[in-house]
Amino acid sequence: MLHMGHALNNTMQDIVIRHKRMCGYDALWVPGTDHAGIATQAVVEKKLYAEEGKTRKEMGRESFVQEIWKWREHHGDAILNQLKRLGASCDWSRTKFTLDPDMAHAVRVAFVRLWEKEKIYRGARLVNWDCKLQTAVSDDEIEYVTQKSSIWTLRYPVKGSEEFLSVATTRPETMLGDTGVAVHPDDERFGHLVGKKILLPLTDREIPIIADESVDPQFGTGAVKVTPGHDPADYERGHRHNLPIINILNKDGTMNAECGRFEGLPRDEARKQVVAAFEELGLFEGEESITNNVTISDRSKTAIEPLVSEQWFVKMKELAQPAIGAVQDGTLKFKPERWTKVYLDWLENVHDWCISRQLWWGHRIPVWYDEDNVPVASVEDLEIGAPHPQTGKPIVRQDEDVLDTWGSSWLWPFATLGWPEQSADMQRFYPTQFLSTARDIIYLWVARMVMAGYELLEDLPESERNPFATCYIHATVLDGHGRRMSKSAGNGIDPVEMIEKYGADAVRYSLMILTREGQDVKLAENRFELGQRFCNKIWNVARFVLQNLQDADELGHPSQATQSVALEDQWILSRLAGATEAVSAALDQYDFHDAAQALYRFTWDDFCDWYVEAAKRRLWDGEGAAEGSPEAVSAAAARATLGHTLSTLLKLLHPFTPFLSEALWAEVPESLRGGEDMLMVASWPSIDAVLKDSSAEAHFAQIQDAVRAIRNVRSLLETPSCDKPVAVVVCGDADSAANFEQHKDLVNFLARLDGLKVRNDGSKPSSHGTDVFRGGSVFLPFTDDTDPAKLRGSLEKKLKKVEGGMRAIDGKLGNDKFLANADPDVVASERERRALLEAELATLQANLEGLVV
RNA sequence: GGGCGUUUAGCUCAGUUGGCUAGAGCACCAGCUCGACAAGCUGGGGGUCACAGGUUCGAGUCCUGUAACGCCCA
Repeated sequence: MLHMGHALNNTMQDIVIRHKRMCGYDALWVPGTDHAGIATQAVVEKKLYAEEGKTRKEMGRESFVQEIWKWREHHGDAILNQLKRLGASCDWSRTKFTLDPDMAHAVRVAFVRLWEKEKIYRGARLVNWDCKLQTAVSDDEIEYVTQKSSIWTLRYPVKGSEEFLSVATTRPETMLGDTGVAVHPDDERFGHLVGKKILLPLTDREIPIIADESVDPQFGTGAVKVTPGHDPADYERGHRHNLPIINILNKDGTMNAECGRFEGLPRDEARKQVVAAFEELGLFEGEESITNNVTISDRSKTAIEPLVSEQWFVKMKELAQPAIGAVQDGTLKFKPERWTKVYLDWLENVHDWCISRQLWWGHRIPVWYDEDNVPVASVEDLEIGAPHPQTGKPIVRQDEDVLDTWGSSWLWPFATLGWPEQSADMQRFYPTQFLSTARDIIYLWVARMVMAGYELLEDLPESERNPFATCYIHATVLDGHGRRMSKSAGNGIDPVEMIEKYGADAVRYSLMILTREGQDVKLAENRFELGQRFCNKIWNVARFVLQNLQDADELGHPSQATQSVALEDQWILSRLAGATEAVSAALDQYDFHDAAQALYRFTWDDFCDWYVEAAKRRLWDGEGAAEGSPEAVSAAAARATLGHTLSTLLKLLHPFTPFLSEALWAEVPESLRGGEDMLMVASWPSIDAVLKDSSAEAHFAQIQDAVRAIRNVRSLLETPSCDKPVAVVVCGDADSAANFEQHKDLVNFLARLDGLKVRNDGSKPSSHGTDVFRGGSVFLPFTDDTDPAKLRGSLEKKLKKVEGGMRAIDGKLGNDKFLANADPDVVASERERRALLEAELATLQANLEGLVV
């Protein structure tokens, strides 16, 4: 089932794919699922037992596997359907499953090649045993949990003396498998005992006392029992000292026949009884509470027992080398970069990979044995009775185990493209550009895919074997309180439910703007309102624009819009060019949050709040105007600009909000779409530097400033919204005065004025409310409701702020060291700022004085 | 034990190489049935940037240390 992490991950991938597709790239996204061996088998096994009371052993391998296939037919594609609802634009015709026949072929070829290069071996090693699922699992499928536990101290009698050697252990029952006791070679307390023997209680064994550097003399009693069959550190110690290995556990975790009277007991019970037996013998020294880490299985969440068993392993050290090289030479980049270290640390300390699982659901290991147990790996099935290719003796059986699921997923980047054949798809699409995934899969999947690429694609030059150029490690989605979302805690948010409630685009957009480059995100359900509001805003503004574009023939080509003389047109086109640039740059660098942010600001602030509002004036004025009249021409320019801006905006939005933008695109007049009927495959907007106009931006910004100031004064004066007063704008310089003189109508419209008087001579009207902006101040007449005290308060507050700013700047400019050391540009800009603030300050003071009516 | 991340407004978060009076959304206060949108519009209040040192003319930003929370590895 899809969870929020998937929704986040797949939204990013889809944004990349949609963006690149629009940019004209051959964008391929292969969807698919893996067979999740352990999890799936466990689910079906449980279900069959619950519903029909059948165990898999009763059913037999073949019919049990058939049952899993049946289950998969019902559930297997659920996640893909959910991805479709999210809007994922995969190539669905290529959907792959890791057990598909072509994948199975690739898995066998890979296995046989590794076998032939002797990079796969079989042997009895200490592995992590999941007693519940009764299979080995790899080192990467276990986790540690801290828990309260005890440490028991047991006394072992030394043979041929009255002495005892005390050992401390957290797992007393494992003493039944002890084959030695170790002390540190420099530990004077025990030096005389090294070489002697222990009479191991509860058994009839004599075990040696050995000296080993790995023992920590500070820990416990300074002497440790050595159980090579059930502890990784002891396994190493046993190996160094040639101690025998005794396995004391059955596959289900109960004690086996080696344990004498404890045989058949579960581990917990055996623990209690062993301790009790020591007490009876007077060999029990004490129990102490401690907290320690226990190893549990990722899958079953039950305690892992290390035990020795025959398994298949991949030699990892050599495979790791090129994967390390890939990040060192920059062929592979992580984003955020810090994950590089995590990846490298794992590869540099990698252990051999246990790839066999004692399951039935998965790729059965392609190894057959003859009657002497001589194995052979083969891509094609070997028939029972057929001669062994090497020995010539009859084949008697195939290996019973299946491969770790990652043993097929690690081939994903090329097996899905037809490998091992030299396919056209391999030529066309490999190596790929982008992989996005969760951080906990860096070892399990990412590193292994890289290793597989380098190891198996020998027909490619080395520089083309790395499977993806960028590995994006996405954020972890937490709940509103910062806890991990999990099924067991019941705090997860179902993406499909959110899609139904808020819409897929809103979910996508919210996730993108809330998540900044892999930074964990706290996600309460109502956070999706952000995206919902944004989508709603887009819908509404598009409706407004499209209504005004009814007469499509009349629309000028976008290029004509650039000829417009209206300031607001020049301004919005310049802003649009800036937004296009920002969004394109952000997407090229996979900075999804930045792109989403730029879109939000442009759409809402620039386009909706200012441009559309400003354009209304000319649209209304143009209504019913004679053809060719200045009003009609101006209205046409406004329409052309609205149309061009909207259509470009829809393109920019498309990767984020594909459903909404596509639906609106269908309503855009033909002349604007330029023959591009589907937005999904339309061209990405080019960055039009010609449209950038810093002068228009500066002039419009000043008008925005003044309009805001007027609105503020209106509010302070409590001017009713239906009133249209005449305002006075007093400018500090000629350029500003010219700006307002030229765009009076615009200011009047935006600020709801009946007229604007522009003054440039410093004179100020009395009985007026006032506010300053960059370059001057605005004045509005008092109303009946005006409270001069409120006005004064507002001005004083602003004055304080400006004074504070002045002080800060004067501090800098009065400091010789600042003048000497700071960048000259910085000094210059500080001087400039000071001049502005000074003017503002003077204006404020004068206005305050003038307030005394 | 080692590594990494986070700590900025009541909440959730932005804040490029140190340099405009530290920003946004939500929430809050006041006003608005103004011909796209009340899921809206307009205006406003609100922050000793976790803490302590240091470097610097200048630190939210760099360095050292501390604390809290979280993740990963052993």
